[in-house]
Amino acid sequence: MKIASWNVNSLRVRLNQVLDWLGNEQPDILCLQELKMPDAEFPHAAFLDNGYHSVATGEKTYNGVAIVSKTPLQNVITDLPSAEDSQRRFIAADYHDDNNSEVCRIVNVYVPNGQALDSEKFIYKRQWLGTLHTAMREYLEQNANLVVVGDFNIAPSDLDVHDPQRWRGKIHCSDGERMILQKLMSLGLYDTFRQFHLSSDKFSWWDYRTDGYSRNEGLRIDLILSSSSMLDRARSCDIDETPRRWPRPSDHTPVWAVYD
DNA sequence: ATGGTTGGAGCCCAA
Repeated sequence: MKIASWNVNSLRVRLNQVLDWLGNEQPDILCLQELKMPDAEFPHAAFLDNGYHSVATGEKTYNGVAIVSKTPLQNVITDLPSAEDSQRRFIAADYHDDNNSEVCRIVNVYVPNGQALDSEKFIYKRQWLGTLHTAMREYLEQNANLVVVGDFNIAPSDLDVHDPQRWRGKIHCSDGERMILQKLMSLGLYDTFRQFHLSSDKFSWWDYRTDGYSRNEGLRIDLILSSSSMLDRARSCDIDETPRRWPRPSDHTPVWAVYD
């Protein structure tokens, strides 16, 4: 099973890139963030034409998450449990293989950016991650086979930052955010990329504004977290920079993991 | 260098 995650920064703009990437890479599951479109506009038919089922929760202009999958997804949840949140940032579903055997539960998140440590949006980011923590503790009790993917808007360590000095204490890299992520992972969710690349400094996001990609000035903020039982079955995990070099790219590039 | 670009909205906001 191959699962991938990609913040596309507008699915309307990036749909053909997504379909091309699906055709090339053939993941079983692709989780998307920042759709920036209401549900009525989600291109379910285009995905079906390319061999993929899809579930989505979106809104106009901002946010929005979806899971596309070669087999139909089951038990779809589009709200973070016990949260009152109009922002579309959470979608979860059960993945079954071709034999309709249940494989695992997939959670796809678009964690709030947070803007700056002294902003209202940072308070929202902390609260949102607190709610996610509670929900994932419950999910792990219900199903040991859990994969949580998405744009976390947190670089787990300095190894995930092109210039740690420049980013010290800044949004995405602060000690507070890293502690919250560490606490989430201490439930038993492991950074799958890091398991296979102990010291490589690859990134998943590069700022448009500074043309960061041309100098590889990036952050690794798009993560695939595997529960213990899923980590046992993980065989590889990597970041595919190819779409970041395509014309008119998203500022993020896909990350993927393969499981037995 | 405290900038810059991109996407979506609609005469700015979010990232």
